[in-house]
Amino acid sequence: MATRTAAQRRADERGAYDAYLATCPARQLLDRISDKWVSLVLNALADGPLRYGDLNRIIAGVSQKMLTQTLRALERDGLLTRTVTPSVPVRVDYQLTALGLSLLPVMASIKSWAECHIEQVQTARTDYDRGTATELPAPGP
Amino acid sequence: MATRTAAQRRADERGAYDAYLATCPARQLLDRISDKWVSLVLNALADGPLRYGDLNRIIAGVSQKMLTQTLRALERDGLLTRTVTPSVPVRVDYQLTALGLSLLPVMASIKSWAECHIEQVQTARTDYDRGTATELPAPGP
DNA sequence: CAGTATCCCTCATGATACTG
DNA sequence: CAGTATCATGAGGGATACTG
Repeated sequence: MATRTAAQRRADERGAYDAYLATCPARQLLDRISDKWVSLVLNALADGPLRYGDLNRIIAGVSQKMLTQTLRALERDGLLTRTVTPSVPVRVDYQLTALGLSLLPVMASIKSWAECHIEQVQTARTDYDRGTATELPAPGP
Repeated sequence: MATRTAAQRRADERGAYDAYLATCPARQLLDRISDKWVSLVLNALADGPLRYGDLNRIIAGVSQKMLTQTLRALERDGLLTRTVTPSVPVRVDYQLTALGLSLLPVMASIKSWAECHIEQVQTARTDYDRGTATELPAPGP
């Protein structure tokens, strides 16, 4: 019998690919910014620092868990700073770093493409969903 | 009693936000391109059309299911075309449309930022993971 | 105020098997 | 060759309750 099934082969290929992707800079960035809450947080902080509660209100539907998790991830990546003021009650401010700010133009370019072309995409979707009927002669009953 | 609990309030806010996000062009685009296989497919097709089997080989770890699903989604969005040649055996070619091609520069800008700054991000991560020890005087035993 | 801890549940992904 | 169909799983995300 074969020492290696097709399934095993594929699994190996997947492993190698995953390893490659894990170290791919573009992949890492995409994984970060494509997170729903990340983009919203970056946007909210674009105009200046905000407190935890502010973010919680501005980003309407976010749960505490996801907000905290998102902020921690961004802090870890050096995209924002977390400043604790040990008053009573405690106050915590979040602010974009230079690195975080440098990301905003990238987000803007994404937004720009989207706003210019999303209509074409939506039209394409509608056409596609209407079925391939357009390229077929109407089938008779 | 309150006609609306805090939980209900939050749920409503979430609903409204979700609805907003669902129609936000930038969000839609991010959701598309951030998909692991989508970016790989777009990249693979950047240099010209390829057959299903080619894509399956080039994008090493992809399963048939995910490849087909990805290609269908991109076709639906008008980002690529699917051309069936009814020979025996059948032959199917995938090719980026003008719309799909116009997306490549956006991907490039993402890649560019990542390659320029990912090192800073990784340094930040290492520092963060080392603990906040750097900003605290070494705690004595 | 700004979190942490816990449970729960859905949905996306992948492996496998079958087909025109 | 180029898919479709079906099933299993596991990670992500939300609701809820508790705390310094």
